[in-house]
Amino acid sequence: MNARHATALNPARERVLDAAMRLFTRQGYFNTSIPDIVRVSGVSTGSIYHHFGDKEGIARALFEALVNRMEAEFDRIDRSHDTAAARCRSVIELLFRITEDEPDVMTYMLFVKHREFMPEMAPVCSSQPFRHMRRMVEQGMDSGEFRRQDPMVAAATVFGGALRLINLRLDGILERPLQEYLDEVWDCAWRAVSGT
Amino acid sequence: MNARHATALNPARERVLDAAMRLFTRQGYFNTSIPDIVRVSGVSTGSIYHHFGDKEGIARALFEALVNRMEAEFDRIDRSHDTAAARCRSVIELLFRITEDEPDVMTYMLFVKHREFMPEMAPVCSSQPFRHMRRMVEQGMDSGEFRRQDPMVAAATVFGGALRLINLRLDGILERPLQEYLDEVWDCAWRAVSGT
DNA sequence: GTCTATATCCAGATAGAC
DNA sequence: GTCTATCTGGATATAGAC
Repeated sequence: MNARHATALNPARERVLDAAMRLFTRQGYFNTSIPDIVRVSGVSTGSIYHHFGDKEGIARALFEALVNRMEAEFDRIDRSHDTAAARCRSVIELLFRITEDEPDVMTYMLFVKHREFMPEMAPVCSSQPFRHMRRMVEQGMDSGEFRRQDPMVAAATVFGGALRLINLRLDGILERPLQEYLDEVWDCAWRAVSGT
Repeated sequence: MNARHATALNPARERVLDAAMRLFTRQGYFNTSIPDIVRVSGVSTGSIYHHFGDKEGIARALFEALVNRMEAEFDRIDRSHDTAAARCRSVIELLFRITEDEPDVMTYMLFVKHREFMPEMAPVCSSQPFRHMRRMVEQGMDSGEFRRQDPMVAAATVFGGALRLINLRLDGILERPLQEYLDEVWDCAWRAVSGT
């Protein structure tokens, strides 16, 4: 986790977000009470409400922070590769690495049902990072690297296998680190969508 | 939904399970109160507790019923096809059909975070139907229909794309019914794993 | 087996001193 | 900005008549 990170710059806000991520992903949002967050973060009820307004505000701030971080990393990937295939593969590599190093981050991004406690929020699948991934695949079809087909099917195919593996890993079904599966899963994706 | 089904045989148990599935999948388990279930099912608090013991008992009974149903359908698929490829494709077709006809069923099976409210439960990915799907893929490798590779990667590849599409459809991102994507998504899966 | 009425608890949120 | 003390509502669950 980024515990060191949060301890370094001590401010209450960061400590609350750090505690909340841990608790929300491990016990679930609704099983986590404000008193829980007070205990784990060491920040008082009053301060928490001062910073975030209400419990949902914590969840929102956390989500926003993680989406921004993801988006920044995807932009870097865009800039450091010049084929769609290399970008897509690099995204999978990134997701695998985050899953291994910061499982809570990946859990909160992918597998928490945000809309249950943030009703106004759009589904995760339509968040910026996910749209970005779909755009990468479309560019691959435009450039001829990937064969033409329905864009949604193409994106689901390119990333679907990797996302399943992440799911399995976070659920404790896969014992070995995801990186060991990278070549194989990318090979499958490539066979499925590469230009004829 | 199987509203007709539940209305036909009226007993309280069925009406509660039906209401609970609707409410749990649409608002989430924790946003659903017993009074909510009383209102929607028309069954009283006392009866509900008599039948299910506690709120979690409703969720458990529901999950068990759906897993059993799934498993029965998978068995039928096993019996009515003689190649692994045909079975896997048929599973995807089934999942697509259920998603379209009874979205709550699919949501409750795949995307509800059961462990948040049923702590002792194993992850869904290790439930009978999921294991069954993985076994189908392994048999395909044994028979030579699918090329040999890591079984988990193979299973994630065969079903990952379809499961992504189901996710997108349930989130309202895909406008067209899943059946229209069946041929295309299966083509992708087949290219990815078919024997060299 | 089904119902109504009710007990108990603890969550989210606020007040107001420092 | 941070804290402690406190309010209030509504949730789960029970009691006990029918």
